[in-house]
Amino acid sequence: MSSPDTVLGTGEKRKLTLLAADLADWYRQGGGRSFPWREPGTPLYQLVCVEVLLQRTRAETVASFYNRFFTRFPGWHELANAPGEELEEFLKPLGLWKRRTASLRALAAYAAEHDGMFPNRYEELLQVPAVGQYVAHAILMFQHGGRFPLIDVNMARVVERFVRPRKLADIRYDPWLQQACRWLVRRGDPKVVNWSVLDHAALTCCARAPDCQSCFVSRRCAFKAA
DNA sequence: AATGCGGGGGG
DNA sequence: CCCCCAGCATT
Repeated sequence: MSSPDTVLGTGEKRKLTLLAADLADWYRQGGGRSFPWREPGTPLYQLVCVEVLLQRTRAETVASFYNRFFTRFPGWHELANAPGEELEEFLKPLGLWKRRTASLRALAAYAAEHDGMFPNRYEELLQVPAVGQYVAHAILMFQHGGRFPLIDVNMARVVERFVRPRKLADIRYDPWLQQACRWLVRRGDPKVVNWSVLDHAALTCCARAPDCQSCFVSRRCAFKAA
């Protein structure tokens, strides 16, 4: 007998299915944001690096940094062979530069050993340095075309406001939130659904001052701003 | 479950 | 000023 707090209910599934469909439509009609790494044909190398650059960092900031970074470090090989000090200097304007330097160097070392490929099993991916749940899901989606949710603070906020808040402090360990996010990407193009949720979170369902007045799904949303 | 990492944007 | 940002490793 499972607690209702930890199990995704039928009504909740219906809400999420409709939300995902609406957000994906909105995105396909051009409602979302545009970033260089979303262009078709972006190499996995760039996609993985960008996920590290995006951690706790605004996507617009990373976008303005994108060309400079990949001009200097065009591939895993250049990144792996770059002097650590130069990489640190490069990353300083982004913040978290010490940590990011270690993460990128570890990833580059791994990629060099594995011909630029990453495991296609979640448990195996978690053993790769600098890869947590979020990056593992990103790799499963981008490299292996898997149907996985990019569960970050944005997706968590959208889902929690739209349906209900999670119980546990850590996003990664709340069973209900995990189920809800997986359900969200159950249908449709995983990339489109994920990006649409992230963009909705950034443009309308903001952390500080959500713009519920102009939100086109606010009618079905459980969250009501003051 | 709580902290450290970190510079920059925005209310 | 303080809050927040496509997290992860460590404790």
